[in-house]
Amino acid sequence: MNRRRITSKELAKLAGVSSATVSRAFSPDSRIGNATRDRILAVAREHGYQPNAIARSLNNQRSRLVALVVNAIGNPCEAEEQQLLVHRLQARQLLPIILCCADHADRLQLMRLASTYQVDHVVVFSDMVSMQDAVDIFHTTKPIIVSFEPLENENVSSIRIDGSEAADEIIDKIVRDGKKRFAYLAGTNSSWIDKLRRKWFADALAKRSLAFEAQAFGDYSYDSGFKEAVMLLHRDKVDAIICGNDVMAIGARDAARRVLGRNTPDDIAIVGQDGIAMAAWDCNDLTTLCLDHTAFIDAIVELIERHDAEIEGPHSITLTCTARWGSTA
Amino acid sequence: MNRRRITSKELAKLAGVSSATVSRAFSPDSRIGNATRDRILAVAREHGYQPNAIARSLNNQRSRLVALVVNAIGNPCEAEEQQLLVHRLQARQLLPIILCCADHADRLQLMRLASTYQVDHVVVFSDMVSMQDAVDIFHTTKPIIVSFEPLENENVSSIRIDGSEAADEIIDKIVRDGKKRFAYLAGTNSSWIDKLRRKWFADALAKRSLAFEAQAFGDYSYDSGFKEAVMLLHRDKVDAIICGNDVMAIGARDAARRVLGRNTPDDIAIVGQDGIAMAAWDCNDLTTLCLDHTAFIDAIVELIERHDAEIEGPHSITLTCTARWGSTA
DNA sequence: ATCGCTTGTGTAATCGTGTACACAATGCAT
DNA sequence: ATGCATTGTGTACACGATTACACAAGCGAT
Repeated sequence: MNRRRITSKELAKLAGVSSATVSRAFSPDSRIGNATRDRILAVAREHGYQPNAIARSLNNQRSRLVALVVNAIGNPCEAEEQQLLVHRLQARQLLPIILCCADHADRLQLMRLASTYQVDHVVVFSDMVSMQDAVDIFHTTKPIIVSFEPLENENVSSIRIDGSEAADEIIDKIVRDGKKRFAYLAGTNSSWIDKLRRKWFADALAKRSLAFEAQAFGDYSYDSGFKEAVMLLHRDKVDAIICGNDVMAIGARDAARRVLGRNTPDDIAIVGQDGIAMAAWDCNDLTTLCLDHTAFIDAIVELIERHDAEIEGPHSITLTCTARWGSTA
Repeated sequence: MNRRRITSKELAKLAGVSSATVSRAFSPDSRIGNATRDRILAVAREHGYQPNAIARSLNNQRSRLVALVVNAIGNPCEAEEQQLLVHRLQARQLLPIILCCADHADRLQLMRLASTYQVDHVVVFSDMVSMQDAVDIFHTTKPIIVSFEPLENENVSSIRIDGSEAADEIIDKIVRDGKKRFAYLAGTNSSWIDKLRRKWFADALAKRSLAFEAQAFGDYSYDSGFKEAVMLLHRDKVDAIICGNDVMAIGARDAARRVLGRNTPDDIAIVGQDGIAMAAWDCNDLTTLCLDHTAFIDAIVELIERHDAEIEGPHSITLTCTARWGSTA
């Protein structure tokens, strides 16, 4: 195994040209004779030469690296979007670096590490990172932040997500079905995204002179949804549970059915949020507040393009959620 | 927003030293006076200076980047492991670059792109990439390949996974339960991993003078599991389906119950593979062939360490699967 | 006082590209 | 034949760090 790669200077010697000409052979729009280019590319192929992207980045001041700050990779509520985004980035020859960390101090440290790699773009999916931290750490790269309220900061672009209308539709149906006692099963209580999602539903209830009778905190996992739902149903006697994401909703549905023998939608209404693929599976068939993943990623890619084009000013794109009707509410 | 970062030379001027001394202030084991170091670090913090990792990589010949070649991000059968690995890498200050591509030609192109970034390590999770392609493209970096058979190549390290014993246990139980007609529901038919997994079960059947009566090909998705299972049950009248992964098994279970009104484990046995968290949820409770994710990732990290320590020679680590018993078989 | 060792710092080369600039060769219009 | 624009190539420097080497200062032992 060759431990060392061949360099442009070495290749130049082999092809009988200067290293500058080798570089030109690999730049599409540069003044170079066709014969020379072909010869260089042939020799390059023969010796397995590829320009060193690290050296190029240093020279260019463009790394073509993109930092993606996410809460988790495994969690399906983000995974589908991550997958889409990664594909779109790669189609643009951008390489994604995943930053994903359980502990908050570690997360900031990790972001600092990534920032030393001169990433061209930063996309913050994680609601555990404050806008100010993102701006401070990546102070030369305007971060793109996924948020649920408009961000008032020149140095940030944002995707704002609004689900208030869809939440209203869902509450409307559940109330018409005769449900009276609502509970909210939140994700981590440090998540401000969850607070806003809760607000959409709370506002819809208030319009009908209702309010959440109970509240519980899970951690976006199936197990926490299961466990907290048992409490809500048993102790608080609720008949409708709005969950912070789809996975907890599935856990809650299982708990209702298994532990208390209560079925959706007759005995109890259960609502998820995210609209992940699994929610539509026959065994789940969840009613859920969902976002169009494609539109979401399109918006992120558009902001990346604006940054590349160096269009100035703050940018914010708003997306609205829709209701997906299943048999759980 | 400051578009430009401060450089070590500029910081040197500010602190009244040379750029070499600035560099030393950031290298733990270098000869530098304590007072000088403290002063430099203070000035650095004040001006938000961090050494440029791209420049450092160029000099060091070490990028601290790791390429992860995966089939998909969203797919839970890989996601849990990816998550674990990303955490472990980041604890070592290594940054993961995710390479994930639907189309095969694109995938190879993407791997070539990543290789120009001088990645320190390559981990190939995807069974869509041949060993030879990985070796050719990353010819200066010995790839770590997750495989299901021993790889006979000096230039490759591998994790070999063996589930033959666990498959035998599972088949034993199903046969004792009186099931007679077995089908195998494979993932993509171009996947050689799937061929080996199938072989574990086929061998176990052969030991009992049985064989697969039918075979179908899905694509590892819920929908394909659902659709193919309908065919297998209806046309081929099988009473046991071994699936290529857990997600398809869930789809198959739903199909059996919903379309043909047949329940596990009495009417039909269904077995998954992977042992993802979701398989253990109450609504699924799958019998599945599973791998210890932690041991798996430990093995990968160990191979990375060996590469870093420049221990020569081919390395292969073998892991064995275990059966997880649920109510579907 | 001299030697030798240690410590701290600066100078300069290096890593592998990209590109501004210079210059020779060519073609074309005058 | 002269002038000018165009084309193709080489030279040299920049990108931002690390590090081998040199050297001065300090210190203890002889």
